Amino acid sequence: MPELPEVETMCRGLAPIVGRRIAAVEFPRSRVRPSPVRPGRTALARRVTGRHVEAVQRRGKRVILELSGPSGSEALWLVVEPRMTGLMLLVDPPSPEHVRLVLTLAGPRGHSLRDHGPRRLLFWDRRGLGTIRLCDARGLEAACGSRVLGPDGLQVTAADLEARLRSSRRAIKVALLDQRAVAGIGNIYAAEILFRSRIDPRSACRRLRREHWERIAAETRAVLGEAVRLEGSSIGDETYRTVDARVGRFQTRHRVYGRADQKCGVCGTPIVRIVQAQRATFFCPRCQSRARR
DNA sequence: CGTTCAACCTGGGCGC
DNA sequence: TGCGCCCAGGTTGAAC
Repeated sequence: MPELPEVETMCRGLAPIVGRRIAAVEFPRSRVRPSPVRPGRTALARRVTGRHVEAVQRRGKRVILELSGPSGSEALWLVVEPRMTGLMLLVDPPSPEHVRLVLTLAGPRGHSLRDHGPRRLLFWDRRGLGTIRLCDARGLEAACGSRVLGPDGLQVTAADLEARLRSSRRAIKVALLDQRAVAGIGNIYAAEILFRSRIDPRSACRRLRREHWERIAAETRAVLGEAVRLEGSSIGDETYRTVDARVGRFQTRHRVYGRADQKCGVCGTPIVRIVQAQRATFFCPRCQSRARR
């Protein structure tokens, strides 16, 4: 579920945990993935317990907690990939049985009196496809480095896209989901970006011209930026929420995603749903034209 | 290089 | 009611 805007909203919401100490770690029914730091859950909990949250960052669709070590030891990073249904929560979860990670938080260094910060951080994931990795500096590079993730969607340029996709035979919609090409776009935003760019999602990348790449890059930044300002897209119950369990508001701005058979807001033609690379694609067959170069 | 498929999981919705 | 099927915001690896 969460794409860049949702993950960015999570990260911003986690600002209050920066500086806090991790007093306890539990991994009920979670998937801990192999990484250069490869402890089991027990050892992982032991390595994380007692560290302080130094920073919260986002790379693509990943949440990264930077954990400072005891003096003299190196930093570690907890990398969380929410995948389809994962949520970071500072409040009670929708259901207790789907909580995958519990970080019990204590006050900032040296302060325990009058502690009003968040008492715990939860990773809740109904489907359980999300992943948690503990990484050292090398592992962080392997998990989130430039070999894995392309330029961030909020800053991507036409030159970035053109350099990576110009000669690709893939359909542009499929290519926009490739995190090595551009990091952070998922199924909702790919559809919305291409609608606003007026480009048919089936267009082969190699058929696109400079003007197309300019439009796609500009709309990528605009759509993702607007979605961040509206705190992401919440569709349905027990779906994406902010860390306080509030709903996002960008779903009201969706022009094509999830709107099969409804009239296009621009031309009135029914929105079409097709399948590309095993994923639904929504577009307006009239407003979005096929690039043929 | 690219596409397709299965797999990883849970749960809501729909037709019968 | 119940069953089977399809669907879902993501990613990976194998097969072709």
